[in-house]
Amino acid sequence: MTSWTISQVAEKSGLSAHTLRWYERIGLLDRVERGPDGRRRYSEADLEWVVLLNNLRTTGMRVRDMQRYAELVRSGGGEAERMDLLEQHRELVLQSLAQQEACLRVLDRKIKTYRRRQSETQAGPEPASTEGAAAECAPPTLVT
Amino acid sequence: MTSWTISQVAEKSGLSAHTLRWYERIGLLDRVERGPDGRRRYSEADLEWVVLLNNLRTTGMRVRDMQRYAELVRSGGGEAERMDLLEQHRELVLQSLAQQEACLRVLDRKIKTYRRRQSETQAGPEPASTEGAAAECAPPTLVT
DNA sequence: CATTGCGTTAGAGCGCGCTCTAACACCTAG
DNA sequence: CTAGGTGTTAGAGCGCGCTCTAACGCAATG
Repeated sequence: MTSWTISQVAEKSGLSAHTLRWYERIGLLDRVERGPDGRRRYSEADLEWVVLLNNLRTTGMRVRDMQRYAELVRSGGGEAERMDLLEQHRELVLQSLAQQEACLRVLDRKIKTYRRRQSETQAGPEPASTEGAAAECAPPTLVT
Repeated sequence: MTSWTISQVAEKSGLSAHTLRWYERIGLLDRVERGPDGRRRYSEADLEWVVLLNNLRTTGMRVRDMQRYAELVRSGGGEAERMDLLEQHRELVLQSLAQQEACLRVLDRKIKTYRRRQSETQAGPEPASTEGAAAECAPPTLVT
């Protein structure tokens, strides 16, 4: 088997068949080859490309930027430019990951604080419900 | 200064004034106190809550879920439930981070491969432009 | 033969999270 | 007294990324 149906590619890539067709329509994929019955037959290369697209999306690249990238690939040249695009994206992903990790740490602190208070409360009377005040935590964008 | 204007809170939290008003409208914040001129005066607690909201959003919590959380806080009780919600969210964030990191590693590999090929090309003739095939990389959802 | 299932197309629709607008109110500076 | 800046409200609008629909084709099955 050297080519795949759309539902096979959907399953393998995690994208829906709808999305695969849509990606093709908007130029993220070159026109995929059709069989004699008019149905798409994805090549191995198509599949790999789809998987790459999914990687880019999963890391938050915009569809518009994937289109630019696809356009560069399609036009054959501009390898350096393509790599710049990828590396630029890489930087953004790193930033975004760092940001999320920072926020996660803050949430962790909050959960811990809460759990601690909860066990104290278990041994004592009402915790005076000083809630609404809620978040004694470090900011993502820096507070005060 | 024990209270803040909307633009101050906007700057400190990273959310726009528009968004702050909208968050209040949809119940993510309790009604913020107004000064004699009808303008919002955010308390320290308000600010901290806004910052928490921003943390939750940054880590990808849906507005709908933040509303549920806010509702729990508003109703005073349900601390355990609240913590469950946070811990559940924590798990999702961890998953999402792992996924993104995996995709990032794949991109890194691709960039490296590309750069290697590029330097080879520099020393040799045309690289036979076997492109379009593009992505020889591991899948996010597992391939084949 | 009719049904079932999978595919095709172009285009409409949707959920999300803002973001902007219009019309108005107030305060301060020049 | 005007003009500018900052705020208020309710509601409309928007960009994104799908996701679904309608109408149809084709092949295999009972």
